[in-house]
Amino acid sequence: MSRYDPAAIEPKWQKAWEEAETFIARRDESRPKYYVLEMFPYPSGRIHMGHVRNYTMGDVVARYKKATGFNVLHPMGWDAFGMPAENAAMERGGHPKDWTYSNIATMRGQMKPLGLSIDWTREFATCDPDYYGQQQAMFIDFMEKGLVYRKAAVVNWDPVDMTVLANEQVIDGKGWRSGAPVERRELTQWFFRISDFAEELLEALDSLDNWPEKVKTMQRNWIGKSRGLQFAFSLVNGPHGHDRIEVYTTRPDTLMGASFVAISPDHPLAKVLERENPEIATFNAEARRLGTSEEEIERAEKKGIDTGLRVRHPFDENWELPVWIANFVLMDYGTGAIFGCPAHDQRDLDFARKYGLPVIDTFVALEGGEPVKDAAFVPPKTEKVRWLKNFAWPEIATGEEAIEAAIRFCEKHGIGQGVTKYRLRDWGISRQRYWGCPIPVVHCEACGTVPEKKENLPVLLPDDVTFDRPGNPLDRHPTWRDVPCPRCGAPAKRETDTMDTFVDSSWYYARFTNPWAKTPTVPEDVDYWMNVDQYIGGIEHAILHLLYSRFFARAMHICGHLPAKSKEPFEALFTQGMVTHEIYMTRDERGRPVYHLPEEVEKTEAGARLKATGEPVEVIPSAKMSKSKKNVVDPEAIIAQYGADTARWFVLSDSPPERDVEWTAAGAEAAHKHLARVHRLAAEIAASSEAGSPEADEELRRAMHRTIHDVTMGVESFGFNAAIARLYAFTNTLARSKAGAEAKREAMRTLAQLMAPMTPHLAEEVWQMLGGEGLIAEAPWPKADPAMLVEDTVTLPIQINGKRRSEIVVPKDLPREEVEKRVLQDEAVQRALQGGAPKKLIVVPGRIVNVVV
RNA sequence: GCCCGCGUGGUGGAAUGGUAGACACAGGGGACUUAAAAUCCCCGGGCUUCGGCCAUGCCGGUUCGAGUCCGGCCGCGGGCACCA
Repeated sequence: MSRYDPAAIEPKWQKAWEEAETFIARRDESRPKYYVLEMFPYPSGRIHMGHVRNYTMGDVVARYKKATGFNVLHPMGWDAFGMPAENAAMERGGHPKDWTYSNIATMRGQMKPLGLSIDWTREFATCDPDYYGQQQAMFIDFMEKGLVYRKAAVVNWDPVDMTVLANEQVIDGKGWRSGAPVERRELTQWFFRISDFAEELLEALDSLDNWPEKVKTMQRNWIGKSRGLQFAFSLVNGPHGHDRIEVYTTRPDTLMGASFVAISPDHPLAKVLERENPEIATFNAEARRLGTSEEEIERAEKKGIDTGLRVRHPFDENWELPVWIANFVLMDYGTGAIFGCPAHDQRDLDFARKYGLPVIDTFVALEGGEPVKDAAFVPPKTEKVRWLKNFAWPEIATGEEAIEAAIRFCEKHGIGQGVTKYRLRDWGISRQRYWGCPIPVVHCEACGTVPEKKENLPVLLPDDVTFDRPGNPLDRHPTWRDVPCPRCGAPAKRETDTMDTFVDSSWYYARFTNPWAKTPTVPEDVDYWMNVDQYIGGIEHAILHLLYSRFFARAMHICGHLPAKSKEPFEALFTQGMVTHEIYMTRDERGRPVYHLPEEVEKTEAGARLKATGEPVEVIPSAKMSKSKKNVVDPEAIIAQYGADTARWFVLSDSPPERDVEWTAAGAEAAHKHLARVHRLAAEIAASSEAGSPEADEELRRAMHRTIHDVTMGVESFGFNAAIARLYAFTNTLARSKAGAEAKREAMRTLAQLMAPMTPHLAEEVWQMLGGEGLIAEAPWPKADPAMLVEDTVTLPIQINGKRRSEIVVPKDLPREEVEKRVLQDEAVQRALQGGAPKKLIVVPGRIVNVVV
């Protein structure tokens, strides 16, 4: 009898699938299609367990759907542009292109042994000129449709390295390499008009029935629709040209509680004032050191400076409010100016207490009604409160009612307008970097910004660049920028900004339907293959990637690259949990963190230390595996030791797919043992000719159909771990069964089929051992016979006052009165009743009985 | 700080508002063996006066019945627009 030998089995069946072209997707209008897509990986260098988990889940769905009769598309590609390639070039020399393609080759080589049912003929990388050339063509289409524009926007500027920094490169307000305090700098940049679609993107969320509610909630909050009042305070003593401050508020009902006006340090008025007033200049400069990230700004200590300017309250000429500059007011949201109502906003209250500004209660709770002290009074807007400063509604009213009344009042008196605003901002896609898709635009002195001619696409990235100094090599390239204007032919300059890599990942799903087309998409292929029926990826992409993709699909539709049905390109979304791991950190001589891979660290009783130097290592609790933190586990060793099926089985079995899983090597051994047991059992059954009793045969068949049912439900609902638990149980049943050889062979073949999506190589092997016809990968999914699922009797637990005390076994369809009778005869019930009658007797048919005494 | 999640034995986890701990891991005991490995079988939430009692992060609520629903805390994780 041969032993389970994955090293022999797995390559054999992978070759068989390849020769049979089992997973090559071909358009076939006569069959229903199913498009399974996992978020494609960034080619960081090695695959990690998160990838294995992600792609195995997708593979289970793809193989299952194929078995149930669908024509499946399951492609793979690479999200290949981005910062790490340039960082690698700066750190180690070499070219981002070589680094990227070599990583792709390595990772493809690591992925192929997993035996994924991927159509590799469709593989592409977003840095392939073929792909980004089509992206440039679409950019030009977007320009024509008015979906693109330029405006000034702030970036993090490193004044020493003279370069733009990503938010992640700003650490405590300093550049990660130079250590210099970061400044905000304005640059003219390219934007997509996603905010024009805010309402549509919000409303359409309701139609995404197969998306997780939490993702839709996050997107709703991100879009941030609000109703409020826009109005202006008139300035009493404004500088020349500034006689008013435009303000937006969602709480106009609290206008009588206003105690100050605060403007952003980036507000035009703040910029005028800083020219005259050194203190204000210092304050603003300090505020701008926070960089551009909202998180940084919100978490910083709330500070302000009194400008000395005063505004008039719109309701009262004689009521003057001070104007402050505050570091927490964002220029990007609303008008960049607010009024503060400390009684009903905690942040405003903290600010008022800090700077001795008045706190004016405008409403109090119906009961109690204490004036505000240290905690702002912020009840839900739907709660009725007692108003002390109502101006257009009754004394007792909800916030909602008061807001609407306040807006109507202000509109009627010409004070302001009710407006709807969205938090969602336009999508800035300019990056001052080399390794990205060049924006296909030429700047001409006579013609302005002119799109490149489509026949000149792709605008290729030049290969002859160096990364020996910071900044964008495209800017300093001697010749690349010099091109004739596509319109007038005069000497002109190319745009040197490249696109945000989120653009690349916003349409790759559509490109997979025909990756080699000479246009971005081909109508017949997108019509047939779109939409993605099941999209699978990390929850960390819940907002940006998914929202951008939803916008991009709409923009592609407007330009004729996608049909109307694809405006929402992902029919169903599943967000898997992350694979987490501890982080190992030391610090360099300047105190900056240095991260280490798990294999570089050894853990002893005295603590963790570096294997190479013995230097103590700080262990930070588990977090998402990320290349920057280096807390990644390499699955290659697991695959080499146990085989791909063990790795696949293990990542699916131990944890529910949507939950995070902390990687641990323990347990892989157990998974392997189980697969070896299945193999051994199959061999025994294949060689057996024992006769069994009809009762044992029947019992095994019932268990088999129950398992088919449960596993099918599990796979359909992403309950992979539960499905695997059922498979464990059925293996135990089968191993102990006294059924005859024929019944066991049938059960074993079925077990192989049910395991095939998870452990496809072993399943093929077992299938072959038991005389299964053809490839199991091509075999139809087993069907549970409903008649075999019905049980004749049920066990009813009996609760007394909600606690389980006993149970009775009754025929399935026993009438309620009869059940009640038998319950009352039960020993435990009689003891509890002590001769009395129950207060209440609840019978949930087929489930439970509760006796209330 | 703001938005969104999650929290169950020693461990990973199971449980349409209906028997809390399925299925595994680790552990304990046994069988087989000269022995070991491998394999197979059995036992494992805590306390108990053996009647029961206490247990799903903590505190309250709704319900005949709450891990599940509601409110408030605590802890952890994800996102916060230039990481992907």
